[in-house]
Amino acid sequence: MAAVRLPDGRELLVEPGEKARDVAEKIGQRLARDAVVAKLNGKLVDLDAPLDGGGEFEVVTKGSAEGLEVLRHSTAHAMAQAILEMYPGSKLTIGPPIENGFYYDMEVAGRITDEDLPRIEEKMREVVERDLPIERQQVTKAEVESLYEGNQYKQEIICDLEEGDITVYRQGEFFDLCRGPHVPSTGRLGAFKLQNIAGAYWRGDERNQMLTRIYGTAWPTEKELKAYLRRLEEAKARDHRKIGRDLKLFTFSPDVGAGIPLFLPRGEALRHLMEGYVREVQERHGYQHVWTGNLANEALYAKSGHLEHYLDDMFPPMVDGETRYRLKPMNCPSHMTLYNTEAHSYRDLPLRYAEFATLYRYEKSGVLTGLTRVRALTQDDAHVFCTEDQVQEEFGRALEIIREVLDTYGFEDYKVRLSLRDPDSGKFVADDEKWARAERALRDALDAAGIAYEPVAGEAAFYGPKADFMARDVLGREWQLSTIQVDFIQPGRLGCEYIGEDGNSHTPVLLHRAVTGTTERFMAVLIEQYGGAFPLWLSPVQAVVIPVADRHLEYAYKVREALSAEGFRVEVDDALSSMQKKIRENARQKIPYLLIVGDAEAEEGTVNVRQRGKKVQEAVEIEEFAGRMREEIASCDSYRRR
RNA sequence: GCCUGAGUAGCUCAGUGGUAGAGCAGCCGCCUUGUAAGCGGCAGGUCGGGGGUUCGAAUCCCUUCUCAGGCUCCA
Repeated sequence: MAAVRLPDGRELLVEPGEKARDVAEKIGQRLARDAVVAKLNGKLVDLDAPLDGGGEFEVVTKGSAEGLEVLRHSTAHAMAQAILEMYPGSKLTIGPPIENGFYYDMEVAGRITDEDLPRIEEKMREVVERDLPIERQQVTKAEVESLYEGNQYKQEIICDLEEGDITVYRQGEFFDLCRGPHVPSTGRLGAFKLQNIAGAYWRGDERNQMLTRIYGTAWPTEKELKAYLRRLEEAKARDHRKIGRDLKLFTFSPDVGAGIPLFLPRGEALRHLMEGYVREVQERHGYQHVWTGNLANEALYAKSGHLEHYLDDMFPPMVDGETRYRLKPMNCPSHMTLYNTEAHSYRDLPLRYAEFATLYRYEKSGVLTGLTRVRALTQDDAHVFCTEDQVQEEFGRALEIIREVLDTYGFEDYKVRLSLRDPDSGKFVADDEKWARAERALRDALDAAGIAYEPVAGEAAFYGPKADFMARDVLGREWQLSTIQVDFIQPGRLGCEYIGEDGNSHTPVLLHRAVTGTTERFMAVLIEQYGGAFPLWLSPVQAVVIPVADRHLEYAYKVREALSAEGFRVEVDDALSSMQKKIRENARQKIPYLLIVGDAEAEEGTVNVRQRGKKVQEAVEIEEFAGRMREEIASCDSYRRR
């Protein structure tokens, strides 16, 4: 007789024909009730699965990560069943669990709009009430092909499957080609809510048929569902588009153009502070700043390869007689042109050119979002010309800069993606040997720095692989911020050379890197991270002086002058409203310090300090307050800490 | 670009074929205030733009612009 070993080391004998469910019941009634699936020898199986072979056994409940995934997957099936019943003739494609929920892509017979979602949910609840047993069935390729006659999507999936390993899950009339596992019956689903409808191309390829995708979320209990929905609501309050408007940082206007952010004074101040900080760090690390304008001759991009590989992302040309100009989509060709204005010796290398340049990229209209995806973007870009031997050191230097800056901003939640080429795509310059060298250089440098990364094919730049630092926005979307790229291709194309120790001419390797990525996107992520409450050194307005009554205005201006003279950004709220209202308004603007001044303060030469988020009042002499601010700034700016 | 929605005053939003509304912001007065909205008045709109249906359109239809969410987390 076989035996299973439980996580606590206990062993249980398994009678022939006994199922996972039976063992769960032997372990405990309550566990059996909470079980959704089981794990046998590390593999998830249905509760109906026989345990004849025995092995490592574990019961998986809804509460666990794996159990939740199963729950969500099964909820997707219930939704598919509901939709098939309501829209007969619809064709199923795929419906996986995802973070926090699930989706299902299908070709719907008819049209589903947002208003239909509650009705579909209703039907799903019906499916749950029927408590249909969910059964796994092993089928042959021929059988499943005939089940899906007329469904070209499933046929395509079936094509790639191995005979002998094909299963179909059934619940009542409904069936779906599926690897499983699933909860034992539709009555075992938890709380769910359908969220939104979206179009999705079959297999994500825009040349394919557009399918209807419905997103939903699912949780073990109603309480957890509610909590999740509340978290979503709270995230919306931190959305940089909302805060950007409320704090008067930036705006957009169709009169100017989609994807072109317009910065108001406070937003510009923020940009300036962000860029100034990176500039300081870069200069300390031996980078030199250059400026190469906004337009360039198209011929330059023909040489660099952009015209061939990056055309779709460039704005159409401006034609001036024989010359065609392009808005600059990248700085590299311009920086290489700068490099070429002089002859270089190996002694000059590495040469590091940095530029805060606004670039223009023709993003497809549908992908523009707030400041995270724009058409006018300011990169904190730099290009390091070096010898192949210097790549690792320069990579390490770039990494150090990036880590220092992310650390200053208190960023911890990011991951590193190694963006590689997809050899089957025509997007990338073809030169296997150079790609291999570039990739090796990147991997070596990442390993040397002890950085964990995840390789992703197809995300590279057309001229080389990249290490990208990815962060998430409040809605959970991932965005690329910092990047370091190794380029063995462009310098040769643009004729960059240096004379080596051997007296011969060589082609330098080009390192492309950006610290915050783009000012716009990084600002978006910063706004969301801080919820608009920027640290003092980064606040566009650091303090607002609020007079108790009009007769204190004169003193309020004196306070401002005194603090401005010390380099602080201070304003006086001299509107015609009450002091209470000014406190409210400026608190909503997330101003770090409100300085209330009335008779007592004017007499004693003090300010009454109200710190953001706190209600304590404290009279402090102006000079002492300035000193406190200086101290606070020094403590939250890692650069000054050094 | 494509799918599904949305677009009404500076902002947040009501208004489902019959005289365009509210709150906040703005402007003008009054109040001169001690830690998150003082009081009163006034003004503000080509209902995103264009076209159509209708006696009559913010409302229905077409078109266009902009915005939001999504477009392999793979049975």
